[in-house]
Amino acid sequence: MTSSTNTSGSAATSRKPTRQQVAVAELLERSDDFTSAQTVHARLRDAGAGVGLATVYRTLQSMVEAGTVDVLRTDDGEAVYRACSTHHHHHLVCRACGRTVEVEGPAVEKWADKIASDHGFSGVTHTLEIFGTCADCTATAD
Amino acid sequence: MTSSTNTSGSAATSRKPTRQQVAVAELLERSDDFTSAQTVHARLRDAGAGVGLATVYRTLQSMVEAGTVDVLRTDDGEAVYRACSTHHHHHLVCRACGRTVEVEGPAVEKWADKIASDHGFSGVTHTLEIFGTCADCTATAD
DNA sequence: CTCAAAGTGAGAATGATTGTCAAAACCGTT
DNA sequence: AACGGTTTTGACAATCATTCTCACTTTGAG
Repeated sequence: MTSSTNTSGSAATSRKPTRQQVAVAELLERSDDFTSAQTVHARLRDAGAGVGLATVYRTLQSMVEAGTVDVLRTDDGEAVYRACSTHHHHHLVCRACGRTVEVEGPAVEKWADKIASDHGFSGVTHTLEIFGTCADCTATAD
Repeated sequence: MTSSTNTSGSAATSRKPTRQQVAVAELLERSDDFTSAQTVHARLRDAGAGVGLATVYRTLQSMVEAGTVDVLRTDDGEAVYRACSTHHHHHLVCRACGRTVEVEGPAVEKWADKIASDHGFSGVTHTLEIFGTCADCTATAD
């Protein structure tokens, strides 16, 4: 079951892509929407690949630090994760079904940086999420 | 100390401004920066006005719903609150000292709304916070 | 004054996240 | 292949913000 099938050891940039790390990463790749650590853990368990909860958290954290995954907080404070393209962008999230669209806005980035530097701030970062109800859900809700 | 709107019972829109609700509200008014519920509770206790933790949470929640207070989440998921002007705006927060500056960006609002409607989303809202290190802290950090 | 609804508060309960630490997987060496 | 040393894992305990519970107090109307 734990067959590694690592035929050709592709270009290993990092030290060691662990089996469970791969499991978490792949599950996120497959998910279209933001997923909580708890959910990732549960789904992995269901799928047969038993990955410890602590490991899921650790893996998710390092992925966030590595920039391969985006994280944001739901209204009730739960952290949710999503595999994302590496370039900077923001999210448009459907309040009802959770559907997510990646959006970009160079103008916003510049605006934020300018505002910050105007006030003497350095090392500027920002968070921006847009919430709404998507067309499908608006129709269904009727 | 809690004297304020006790002039004449005229047009009382809300039901009853309770003593502890006033305490929480005034403490927030006095605070320049975002404050956690736990901190509000502790400060209130220190100040002699014993207000139950549960009540602090309840009060804070209703203030958020009423729109008289803004809430955002710190990186570790703690909710922090701040009394704010009622019109829509965003925050520039110093990562080191917590100093907060309210900023506006009509362009950003429009951009967010447009992006959302372009994708068929309705009932659009957004969250935007800018983080950085303020000039004072940059100097001190040396 | 009397009743009932609303608000309060102390502590229990919840639930996500983090810490702990022994066992397991991994790696380069011998 | 076996050997040390290091890293990762995982079951479980610990933490901590937030919510729930429920008896008690306050408030307002009649």
